[in-house]
Amino acid sequence: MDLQHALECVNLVPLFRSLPQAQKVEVAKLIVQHKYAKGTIIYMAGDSVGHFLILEAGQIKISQVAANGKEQLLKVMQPGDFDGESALFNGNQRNVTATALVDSNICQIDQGAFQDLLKTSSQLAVKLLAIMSKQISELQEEKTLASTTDTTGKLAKYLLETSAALGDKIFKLPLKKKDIATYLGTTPETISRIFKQLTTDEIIESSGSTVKILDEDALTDLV
Amino acid sequence: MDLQHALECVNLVPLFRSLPQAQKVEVAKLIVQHKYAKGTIIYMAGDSVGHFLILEAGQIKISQVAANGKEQLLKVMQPGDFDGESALFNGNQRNVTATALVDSNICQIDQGAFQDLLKTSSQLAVKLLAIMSKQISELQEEKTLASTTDTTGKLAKYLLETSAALGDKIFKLPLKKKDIATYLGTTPETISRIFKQLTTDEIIESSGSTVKILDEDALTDLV
DNA sequence: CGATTACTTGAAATTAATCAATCCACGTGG
DNA sequence: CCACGTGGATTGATTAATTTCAAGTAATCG
Repeated sequence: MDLQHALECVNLVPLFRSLPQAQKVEVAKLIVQHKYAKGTIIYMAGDSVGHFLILEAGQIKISQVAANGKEQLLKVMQPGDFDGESALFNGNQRNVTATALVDSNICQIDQGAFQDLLKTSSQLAVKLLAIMSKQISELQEEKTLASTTDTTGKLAKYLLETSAALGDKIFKLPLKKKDIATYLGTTPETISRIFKQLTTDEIIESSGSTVKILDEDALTDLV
Repeated sequence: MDLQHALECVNLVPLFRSLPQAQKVEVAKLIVQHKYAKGTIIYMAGDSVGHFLILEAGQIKISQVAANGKEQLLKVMQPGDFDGESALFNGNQRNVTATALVDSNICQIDQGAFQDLLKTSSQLAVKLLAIMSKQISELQEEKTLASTTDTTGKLAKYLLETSAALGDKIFKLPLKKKDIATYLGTTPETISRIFKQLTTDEIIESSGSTVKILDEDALTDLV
């Protein structure tokens, strides 16, 4: 394993970034890297994942099959995101499925090794707690938003977030519109109509999967 | 402070329950107890809370004022629940408000002391991480549900959860129906109509704030 | 190039919010 | 002890938003 490359992965993750250099190297030594081609299933519901997973490059779709048999998209991991649950629940089976949306690189750390690391470094543990705590309040907020705002607001928020995550006002949608629809709990038809409306309102421009945000403030007001 | 009483609080919280006795005593020594009368505001949005808060007895309403000026109920803390965020975000202002719904007892631990505790006890930190990780997946699921299912499904889930939390198929609603409405992101009128429908369908019986679940399976099917 | 899948558009049907009027329960003060 | 007032709950009628159904068009992949 290429230690230099592993260190890049360590530096990518906010969780590890504030660690002293020596400790980063310790972490890097534990990392095993994997590449997954577009479309590959990384783990499935029912698997017990024994690794702490960090997405180095690419995009990973986390989804679940709902009671009605439809696929429910839960989230899309971006580079730097990690899957903490897989590292913290010993032996428990996952109830979600992870699929590589595009060619992706993953850094993984063995569960036991990661837990040992946490025991050694209280700084790391506290940092991880802070990140997870933040995730909790974000999810809390998103949950509220999901039941409060209308579909236009949800799509507006999605576009703003995606733009922010990709760091550009012009971007390609990482998901097919029908997937955005299930992600936002609506239908492709509604998404299509809202895109049309936002375009005629000159808030966005869009052709195919390319979107350009023209009026960020207007979009923010819709949330 | 009554150490014995503090120990009861420690034993109440799943987070601390698996600690060795000696360490429980250490935790108990850090606890300061407070009583809040029904209706008291424990902290408000804008406050910076410097304590790790554990609800020993009573119920605490966590709410937020939405952009439209309406109060949005985020959750109701039950005995044994804790507010981790208040302990992990140094100095940051809270954006939610906590109100005692009924007379409540709270055990609090100073933020610094709690963080020191985490640094000392990796066991505690890992345990806390596991709990928060579980909360994250639950919230993830709730968020999905919020945008997927119809209002009947949301109320069905709420009733099932409340019944489970209170450990009885016959129970008194801990919230006013109008609060249940904002919690579920709907209106009192809709809640009223669904209660009526569930009653005529003989899935529940209800009078005033008392609810009896007659057909749990039917209720589950609605989710 | 053909077939499958995604996207768009329109019309009808459904769900829930809003508006408006009572009804009911409870606590207060007379 | 009772009348009154207030806030909560219910009910009906109306309106708005979104889903569903149906059809057709565009894009993609082998």
